[in-house]
Amino acid sequence: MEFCCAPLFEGVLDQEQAEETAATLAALGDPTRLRIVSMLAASPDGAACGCDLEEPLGLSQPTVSHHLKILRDAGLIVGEREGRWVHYRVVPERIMDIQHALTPANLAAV
Amino acid sequence: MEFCCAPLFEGVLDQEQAEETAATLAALGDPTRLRIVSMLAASPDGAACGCDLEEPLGLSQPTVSHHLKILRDAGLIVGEREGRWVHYRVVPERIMDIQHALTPANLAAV
DNA sequence: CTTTCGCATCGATGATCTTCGATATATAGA
DNA sequence: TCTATATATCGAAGATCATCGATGCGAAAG
Repeated sequence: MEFCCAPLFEGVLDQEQAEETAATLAALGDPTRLRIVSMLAASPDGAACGCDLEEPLGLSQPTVSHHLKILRDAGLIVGEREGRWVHYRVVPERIMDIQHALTPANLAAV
Repeated sequence: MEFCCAPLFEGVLDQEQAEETAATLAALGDPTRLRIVSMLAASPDGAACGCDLEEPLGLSQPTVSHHLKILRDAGLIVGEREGRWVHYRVVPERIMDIQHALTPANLAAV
């Protein structure tokens, strides 16, 4: 995923732009993954390992790993291995990319 | 859907909050629906009827109607009947709700 | 009143997604 | 080396979703 989140309100999106932006939004469009993101952001130092998420989420380890991979593939989180653990943290730039894409440019146009 | 889009970065989302916000994001997390939103916003007067969307999208009328319903249920668009047509338009307040929910509050916290 | 046009709904189909148990990989410690 | 822990991957089951043809509904036009 090279670039992301073409602006929604500056002309009609073509298929490719729509697919890229939709992929990022779809990664966040799941309750479990939203909770994961909020848990990472609320963790000390803004990072947590997968093993800390299983119990509060009430999901199995493979399922948590699956969701972490989807968030990672979308560029919304990054994982850094430290010994046996992988510390995941949110990528705020990516979140802000979405924010910018959703800015209603019509505020100036109208 | 009474309220929407609890802030992602002001504490851990509970299940209900996560489901509400995820439902809104999932409604946008589809290429066809993103294109519909951008087409509505780019239309004259910011509105268009479903019949104007079928050809540029290359999808059948029931499929377009299906996506319009999902966007409508999420509160992201509204439809107003005028004669035989229903004019759909984007609800910018709803888009901004999402923007606010995605604001990284950590900018102040750290 | 009949026809036409735009839209919504129904039912079915194929694809995608979430979830989990089982298993593999990697690292740390004994 | 052997064991324990954290993570990733695989394969399968069940649920959800996107799509379409057929059909019903509402409103305008003839």
